Amino acid sequence: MKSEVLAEIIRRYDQANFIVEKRLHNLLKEMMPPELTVDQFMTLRYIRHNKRVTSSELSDHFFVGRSSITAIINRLVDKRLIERHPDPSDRRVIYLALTKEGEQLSLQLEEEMKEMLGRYLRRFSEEEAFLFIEMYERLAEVFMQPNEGEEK
Amino acid sequence: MKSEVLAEIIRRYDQANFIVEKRLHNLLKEMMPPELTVDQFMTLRYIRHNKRVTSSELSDHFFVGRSSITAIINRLVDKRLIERHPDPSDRRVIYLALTKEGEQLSLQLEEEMKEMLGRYLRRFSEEEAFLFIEMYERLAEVFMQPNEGEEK
DNA sequence: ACAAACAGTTCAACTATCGAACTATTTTTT
DNA sequence: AAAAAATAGTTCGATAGTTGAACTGTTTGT
Repeated sequence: MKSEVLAEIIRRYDQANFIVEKRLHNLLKEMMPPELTVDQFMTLRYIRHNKRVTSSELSDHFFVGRSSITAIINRLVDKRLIERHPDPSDRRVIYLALTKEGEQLSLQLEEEMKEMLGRYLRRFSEEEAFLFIEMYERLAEVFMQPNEGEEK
Repeated sequence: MKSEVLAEIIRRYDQANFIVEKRLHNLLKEMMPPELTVDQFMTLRYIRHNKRVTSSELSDHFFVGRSSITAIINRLVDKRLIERHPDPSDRRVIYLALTKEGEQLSLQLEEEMKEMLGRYLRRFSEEEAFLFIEMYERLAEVFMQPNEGEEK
């Protein structure tokens, strides 16, 4: 790929990405009830979909340090949306689980999020959408690979 | 589009988006010199590309309140990367401009960012890349349009 | 002229983040 | 089996970013 072409792609990608990223976060923020932030919702959501979740797992998934996770967890525990369950067989690990309220809130917000995204995404045709998603998934894969000095 | 299809698209979109968003931010963060955050870099970058920038303009562009912008600007002024230039013809407005150091730092980081993104994006073919970008731009457009039952 | 609108700042409160130091447990090594 | 290293998680102090309300000063509109 020629360097000028690459430069154009980067510029346009970057512009579109900025808009989508910012706008999506804002749409999500507007959707949140006053007591919940987007990050907190994302945490609830992850726990809901992945049983026997630990702090370290969250730390890996969200690419942040463990002390950040402790802080988020503390806020969610204070709001009685999640609980800590120590593992009896390895007393270093603490499993995180949604409370009934957390489960319900997360479920409800996820539904709303789906509806909201749906209202936007349905402006694409099915074929377009799948094509786009497949490429986006490839991009995500590429970004997850370690970045050595590869060329070509 | 059928509702189940929509649900699948949303799930996959959301998953890919999460990875790309987080990972990109982290890659960018690693690229920053110790005295600069990603948000600060983005601000420098915007000012570099848009002459006669004001706080309100930044506020609109980044979708954040004006007091957040004041805080960011203050930090950048403290670091001598930007300067405030009051408009003599309307003394309410203050134009923001890069200092020589700010200009140089921003330029250099933008080059590095391009290289970094390039190393990832060049794993796509030219045709794929353009197709993807075009769809991504459409998505950005769609997200910028007011949703039904929304203001402005 | 005077009220309304506008540009920007200040302030207090909060969330998120980091990194280093710390506690408490395994697990590994010697 | 005792000592050392690794692991899971927390605490603490610092900083960035954000919000919203109150505020200053300036311009505009009626």
